[in-house]
Amino acid sequence: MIERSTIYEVARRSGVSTATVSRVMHEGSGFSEATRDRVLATARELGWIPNHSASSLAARRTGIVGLLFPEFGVYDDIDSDSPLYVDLIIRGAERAASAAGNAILIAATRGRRGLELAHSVASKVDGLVVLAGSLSAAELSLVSQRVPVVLLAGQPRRSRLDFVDADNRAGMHAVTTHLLSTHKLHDLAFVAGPSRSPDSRERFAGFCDALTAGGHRAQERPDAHGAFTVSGGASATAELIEARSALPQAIVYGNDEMAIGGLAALRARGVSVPREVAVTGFDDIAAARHMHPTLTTVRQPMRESGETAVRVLLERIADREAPRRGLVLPTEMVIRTSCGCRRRHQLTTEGDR
Amino acid sequence: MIERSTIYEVARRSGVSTATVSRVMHEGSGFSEATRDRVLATARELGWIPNHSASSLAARRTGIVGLLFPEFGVYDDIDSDSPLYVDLIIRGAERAASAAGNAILIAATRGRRGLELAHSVASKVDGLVVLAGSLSAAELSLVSQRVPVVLLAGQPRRSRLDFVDADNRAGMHAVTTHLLSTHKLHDLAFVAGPSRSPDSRERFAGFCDALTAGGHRAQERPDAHGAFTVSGGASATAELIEARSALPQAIVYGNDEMAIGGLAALRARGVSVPREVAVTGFDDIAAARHMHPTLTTVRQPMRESGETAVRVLLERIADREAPRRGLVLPTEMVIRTSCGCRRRHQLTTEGDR
DNA sequence: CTTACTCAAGTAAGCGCTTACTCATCTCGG
DNA sequence: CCGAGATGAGTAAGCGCTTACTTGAGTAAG
Repeated sequence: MIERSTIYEVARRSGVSTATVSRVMHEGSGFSEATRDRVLATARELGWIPNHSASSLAARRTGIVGLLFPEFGVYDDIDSDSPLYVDLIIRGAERAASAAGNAILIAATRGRRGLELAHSVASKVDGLVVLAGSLSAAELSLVSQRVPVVLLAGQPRRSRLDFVDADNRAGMHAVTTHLLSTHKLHDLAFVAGPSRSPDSRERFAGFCDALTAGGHRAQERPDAHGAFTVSGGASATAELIEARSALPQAIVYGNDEMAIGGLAALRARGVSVPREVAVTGFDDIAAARHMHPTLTTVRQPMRESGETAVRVLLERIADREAPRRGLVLPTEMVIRTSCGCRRRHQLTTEGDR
Repeated sequence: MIERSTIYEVARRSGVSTATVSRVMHEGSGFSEATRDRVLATARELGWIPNHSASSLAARRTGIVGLLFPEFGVYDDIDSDSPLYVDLIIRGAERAASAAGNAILIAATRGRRGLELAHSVASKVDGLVVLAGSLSAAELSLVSQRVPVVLLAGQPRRSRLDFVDADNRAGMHAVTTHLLSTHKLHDLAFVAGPSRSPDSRERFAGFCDALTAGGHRAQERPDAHGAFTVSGGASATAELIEARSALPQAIVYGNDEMAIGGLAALRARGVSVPREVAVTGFDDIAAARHMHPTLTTVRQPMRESGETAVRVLLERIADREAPRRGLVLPTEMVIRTSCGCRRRHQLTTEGDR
């Protein structure tokens, strides 16, 4: 639009070289106060703002970090009312980036163009936070050769990438122990998400840990599997019930959506929750507190994950030789009524809304 | 990380000039198929990906669009469970940008650094979508001299900016007419948001339109004002009730949060909704359908706004001389039970969840 | 056999910064 | 008074692309 001025013009008008202007703009040293003031004044006067492409070309850094996540649409049909996982992560990431003076570029990997997109984004940023599920392991490794990458919400299987994850295992351990100890239940069934999902596996592992720790024998494998969705939960529950002669005392679901589907399936069969069967979920989506009964579940620190991932990434960018970091963020059990508790209270640091 | 190859190396290895490589990469013309294949092959072989800073410096375009919005935190205390307005807009914007092969940079204007941030983002992108409320009119005009800007969810008062807005007025008109015609109510009170808010004003105007069209006299000004929050709605309602000898037949709120606060205030006074007073909101936040009674309200096409704004912006970038565009997207009334309707149904194109 | 195009491709001048070097002064201890 | 540092500032070579302009060969028309 407007005729933009360049560093040359600023330099000329303030009677210094471009090097000095550049130094002043970067708050470096090697100039007097008088010079600084003069340069700043003419810059302001001209309305000059350094061209970002030029400076990032010369300095080899862009001051932008990228965030890659799976297509939004994947979640759309699940619960478009809850702030999606990615929404919260984006908010956290934006906050952390902004606090460090960086900008954030976001991109959803949709369909097959994952790697292409990743490269395209990678060429625009200093580093990438990749939400697990956006890229295959092979793609991840390719991209990470090009630019620093932090994996979010998953743990890299073989690569040496930095990662930030939530403590799925401990969260499920806590909720299982609650059923075992507080409610004195012992016949617990586990309805898992997709068997390839690392989250699902970790959660099942936490469930088993708790059983073992409580002196019970843990099952070899989950009692049923399904997609991490409402309908996945409903059909897995139907399957579970048919496969057993009697109802379990509790059904522990791999996530909230499945638990919601399970609740519907149980209701359809005239089973009362929590009187006949206790139910728990995982994630603490918005709907969890609007259900009847309200859902006992585990909350993940989603926004915090986003912030942390960006911080880890920025540290990695600053020092590529630093030791690798893998952070596991704590989760919090949220006790409501589906587990059999009467009062709504929770073991968290925040109030229940 | 890895030693990156440059266009020079690709050119040398495939025995052509850099100009040809560049042409091939941009799918231009002026080269034979054989040459194209050769170039593409060596590029792949070398794992070469054009440096984005260099190409945007040379071509004067970045292929990135920016999205500026007010600080997330502003909304945090309102209803962190509903997907925030900005979340949906971000999703829409990302989708539209990605569909056009552009990337999207997001930034929240927090505190006083609005203009500074805007300039910083502006220097990294080809154009900016600015969510109303992120920048003052003066800042907006400054930034728009530098880079194309589309205002989202608001209409520029004096500038000639392109904008995309939702039809607040028609939405409120519809819901008011519903109270007037379907429910045969005539004594309606209006509880508005902040008086400087353009949205609030438009909504009040729609309310007045409907009254007038229905043969009633519209009030000069809203019956009460408050912040667009739950507590704002509660106190405005208290105020309203105290100022009147009798309850109105209906209270039309400027948005859902206020209506929720109003519902609580009415309940606290033992007023039954909708039996004694009908209530309506605006926005259709997630909580609206979980309330008792469920809230009759108006839905805004938030995601679509984000998409449209980016599309308008891209068109503006492509043709700076094109006539100015101002789009007003339709809103949809969502009838639930707080207005007095028994059945939950709605006048929308989507199903009610 | 010219003339006039068309087509494939090359030349090289930027784009607007950053920064390694270099240089001229100035300061100050010995 | 001299030499060693410090300090303030300039020189100029990139950074890795894009693109206006040019070139030369092939080709159709006259």
